[in-house]
Amino acid sequence: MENITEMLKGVLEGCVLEIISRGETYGYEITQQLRELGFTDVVEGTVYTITMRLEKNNLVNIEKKPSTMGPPRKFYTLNAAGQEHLEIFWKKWDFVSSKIDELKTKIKSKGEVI
Amino acid sequence: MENITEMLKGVLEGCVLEIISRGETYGYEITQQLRELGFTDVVEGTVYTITMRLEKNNLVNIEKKPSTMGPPRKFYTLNAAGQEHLEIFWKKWDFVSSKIDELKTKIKSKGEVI
DNA sequence: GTAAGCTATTTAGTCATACTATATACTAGT
DNA sequence: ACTAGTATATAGTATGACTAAATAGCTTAC
Repeated sequence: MENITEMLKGVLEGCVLEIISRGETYGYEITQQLRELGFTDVVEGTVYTITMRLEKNNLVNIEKKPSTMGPPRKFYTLNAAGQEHLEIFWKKWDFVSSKIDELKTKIKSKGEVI
Repeated sequence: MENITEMLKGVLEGCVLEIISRGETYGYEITQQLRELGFTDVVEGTVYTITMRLEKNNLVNIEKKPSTMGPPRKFYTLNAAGQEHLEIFWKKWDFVSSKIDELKTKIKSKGEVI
């Protein structure tokens, strides 16, 4: 699926939060998981800006650990604020996606034949 | 639901296209329909920028008609390109929303107990 | 030993899109 | 006159994902 960039705005951060909530992980791995999910065009730089924002907003704890596969990794875990943020994200997602699906499938009104 | 702005980026235009596809309508009425849908904070200016973009991209036909309720209305209908654009939008939406729902509900992997 | 390739973080700058806030204008009711 | 509802239009802002690249560590193959 190409050119879904704009549609990912406002949801990619939530996806990253969800991935982190499943257990300690780091930027590069998060990117790979998003790509596996189907968002194949997501690159490291994009995820980096998101994790930086999470750091800045104090939604994550950070621990730097060495890796045998390359340079040290910055591992993220959600803190309480991050957990709360994630729950709010899913509530917003449920709301927005249900409304859009409603629009998509709604019986046409005003006597329109369908 | 407050502060869903960012989540609407990339989908609001599609919603407007869908609303127009159901029959000739104009900016002010589109705004009201979006508000009725549940996107209560959408204002005329926002919809205007979208309809302007639709015009610029030649996705709509335009007809100006007088109104007894106020100034003349600019009625929009979808042309063939607009119809096609709408179909692509729904395909993208189905893809993205299914992937996000998948992430939301996916069984936790890597031996994580759920 | 060095080049290539994967791992991994970081940064600078761009673009698209929804937002705020306001101006304009027409009609109806007080 | 003035307010309120209808209706289009515009200037400027903020957000967030993008491109493109630099830097660095480790492994494998030549």
